[in-house]
Amino acid sequence: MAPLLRPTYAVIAKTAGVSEATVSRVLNGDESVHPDRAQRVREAVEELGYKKNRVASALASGRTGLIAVVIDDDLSVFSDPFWGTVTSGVSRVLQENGLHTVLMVAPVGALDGGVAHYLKSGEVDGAIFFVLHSDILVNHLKKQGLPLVITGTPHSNADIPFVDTDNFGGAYSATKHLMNQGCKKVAIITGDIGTTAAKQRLDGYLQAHRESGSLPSKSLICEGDYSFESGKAHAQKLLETHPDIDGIFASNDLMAMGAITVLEGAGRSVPSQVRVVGFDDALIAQTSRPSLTTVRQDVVALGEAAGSLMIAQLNGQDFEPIILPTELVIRESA
Amino acid sequence: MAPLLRPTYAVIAKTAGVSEATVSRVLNGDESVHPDRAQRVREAVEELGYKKNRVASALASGRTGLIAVVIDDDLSVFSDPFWGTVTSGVSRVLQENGLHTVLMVAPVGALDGGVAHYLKSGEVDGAIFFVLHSDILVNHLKKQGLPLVITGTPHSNADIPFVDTDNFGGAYSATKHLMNQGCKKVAIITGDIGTTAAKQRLDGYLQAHRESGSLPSKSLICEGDYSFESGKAHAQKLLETHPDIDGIFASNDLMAMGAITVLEGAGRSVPSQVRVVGFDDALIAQTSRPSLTTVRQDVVALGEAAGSLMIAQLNGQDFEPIILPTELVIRESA
DNA sequence: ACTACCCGCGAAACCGCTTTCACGGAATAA
DNA sequence: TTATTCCGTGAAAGCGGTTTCGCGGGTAGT
Repeated sequence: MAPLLRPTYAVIAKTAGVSEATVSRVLNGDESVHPDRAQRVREAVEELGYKKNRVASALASGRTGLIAVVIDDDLSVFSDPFWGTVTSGVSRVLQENGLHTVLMVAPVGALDGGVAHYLKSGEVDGAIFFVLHSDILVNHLKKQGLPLVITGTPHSNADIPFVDTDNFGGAYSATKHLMNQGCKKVAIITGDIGTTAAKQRLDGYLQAHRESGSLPSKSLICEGDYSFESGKAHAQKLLETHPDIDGIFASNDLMAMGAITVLEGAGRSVPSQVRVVGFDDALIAQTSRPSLTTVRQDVVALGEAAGSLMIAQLNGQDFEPIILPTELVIRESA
Repeated sequence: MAPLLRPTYAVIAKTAGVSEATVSRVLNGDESVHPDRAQRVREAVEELGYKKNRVASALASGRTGLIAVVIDDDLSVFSDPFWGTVTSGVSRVLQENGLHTVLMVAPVGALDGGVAHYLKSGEVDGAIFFVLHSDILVNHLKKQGLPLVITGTPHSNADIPFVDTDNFGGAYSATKHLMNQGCKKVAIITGDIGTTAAKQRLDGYLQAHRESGSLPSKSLICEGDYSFESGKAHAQKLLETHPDIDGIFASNDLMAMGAITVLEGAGRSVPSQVRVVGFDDALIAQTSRPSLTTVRQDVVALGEAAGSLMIAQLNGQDFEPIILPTELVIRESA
């Protein structure tokens, strides 16, 4: 589409009385242009209301100004407000740096899927991944030199820049809090154990036990999948296997809510008989009754960190993984 | 970045023994190429693992293959799972049609903001708007011939293609349901009245009253803003001004939850003393206790509809506004 | 004063694909 | 058979920037 005729370098060059090369230099911050001529160019740009054509620029320079945000999953993940929030954080930081966010919600399959092709085809200057189930594609892209950032911790230890919440620390303090409140038998409902976050939270839970000298029995460790339903199912099971349970740490708020629903349905009061802690500090943690004690992670900051890490890479700056701190928010449930 | 040398038309043309023009024709579905040569080209493409450079293609053709999704607001809106879900629906449809989604989360100010510039600069083939507070920019862009779709109903009646949920109908049936359950005094807590959706839901509420021959008093109409807090605040106020209130229709689930929290805090049981209906059928509607009777809207479908409408426009097909039906989901709260 | 550099700047090639234009030959019309 | 149209096709001109290359003049070195 060619809505309105926009001026090109040719016009700018003519009205400023310089060559197109000089226009390009000025517009790209090349210092070597004489201030006077640079000024003339700027005035021409201003006067003509010139805006650079990013597509032409991209073709010539090889830089598209586009960063892909890849969500490795189907629709269900994105309906989780969590990712929407992260994305908006990313988007804002990129926008401030003159870059744009291309959103790709799709199962990131093998190396030959559509997403893979798109990323490999040089149409984006970098890619930020969410929710990785596997590192193959990422490692492959890294070899090709595409700047990458992973939100969450990668599975392999290939040194790919990533940002993450301190899952371990958050889970540790949540579990510790339950113990400090007097809980003797604290169970965990993990998230999808295929994700590193779920594993780290489990590790935090285990570490807290280790320190207290009492390792939890296997049956207190329930493998959930972050869904409300799995929270319910595992709480149900726990009530049967461990009638004397008095603490549950759920790897996210939704499962915590599910657990509470079941507990109260079974006549156990929360928190007086069973204490429950969640993770995320999602909206529901505040609005539910009893309101949920949970581990807060700063989701917007996570997105912003991912964006910043990408910018740093593109600028060739130094960078290293960013781990964001968590905060235990104590409410009614524990 | 130039990760790996990718073949160009020049290479394809040579190995297939045809001209670049022919390669282009084949790759763009021009029927006028002789089947044999077309076949040769396809084989060469296959053999060389060729992928078209979209940037070069965009420059030459003027079509970028990018559709902007503009969320007219700051971060807070996107943290609402609603928009994340809509976006993923859009994204999927576009992707199926070889287009990509460029996400822009920013206050869409005047005609000269960053977003405005980007959209006007021809770097996207179309734009889909969410949450419009004003139609000025949209009308401006429309004049420039940029294909647009609005998610939600536009304020002005300029014939811009839009998709929306049947807010009126949904609110009407929610209110009617409350009346049918025996409620004599039904209040409404509206959403941000600056949005058309909030207005339409109010209209549905009013229409239900009109039909029953009993117009609600002004003080039963509370102007909220879709937040949990505003739900609480208005419920509080209603309890004071109308102690005998027995029904509340909230314009979204979050406010409904807020209202229920206050009602129960004040010793009114839901639904036996006060019935409450929400709107959206968000996750919390299912997980809360009492679970929420609400008006379900199909959010993913909304996004998909917006995407489809955009595709239709780009293809020059006929299209008209799409209004998606709602469904009253009866749970415990009413 | 003469050669050696350096610097600012314009000419022109180039990025990879699209599209117009015109040509040669086959098909159709006269 | 000759004139006319149609068709498939390639050459080449863009699309609008970026970047290399080299020139001319000024500065510095000896």
